[in-house]
Amino acid sequence: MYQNFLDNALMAAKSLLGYKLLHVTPDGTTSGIIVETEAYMADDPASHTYRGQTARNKIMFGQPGYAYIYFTYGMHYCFNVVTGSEDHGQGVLIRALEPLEGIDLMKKRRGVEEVRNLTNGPAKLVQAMGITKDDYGEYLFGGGKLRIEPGIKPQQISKSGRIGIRLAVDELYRFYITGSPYVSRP
DNA sequence: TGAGTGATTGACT
DNA sequence: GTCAATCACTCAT
Repeated sequence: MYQNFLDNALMAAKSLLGYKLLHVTPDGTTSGIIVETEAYMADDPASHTYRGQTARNKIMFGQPGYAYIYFTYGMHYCFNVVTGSEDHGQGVLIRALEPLEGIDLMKKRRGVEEVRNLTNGPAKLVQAMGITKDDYGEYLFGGGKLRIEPGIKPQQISKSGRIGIRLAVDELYRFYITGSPYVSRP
């Protein structure tokens, strides 16, 4: 039922804004509204899939709607939603959330008190939600422990160049909810 | 602004 | 098989 906008990473990046990301763990349940995303296309020099399929990114070449989680900079995980039909290698990076449920648990996991600093960055939200590489390949639109559900309807969406990468930063592949205090950068 | 950190990758024996 | 460059980040200066 969500497959329509998962056909294309750009559409998915835009459409996922306002959706709720929910993670059920033994410690408790955390959830948040997606307020910032980035699209990664198959022919994108900045994408992990640009140089073709590897052991790490093979989930990106599979069915859309699955979780692609990767480890980088020696200490950070990031969370992506796979999009595009099979063999396309597209995905959407979730860059920021607005915390909803389990805020105390997020504070405990992150070790900070300010709610605004819990999830305003791709690696931060992964830590706050308790997402690990064990969640790699989870289907997000079923009833799994890690899932995406309909949330709010964004008032206004902005787009901009991407952040934190070296290549193709001029492409307007970053989307965020205008005015949200929880985006990683205004 | 820059150091820290380790998995991943591609170029080499 | 080994080795070094790279990396879609964060936090403390």
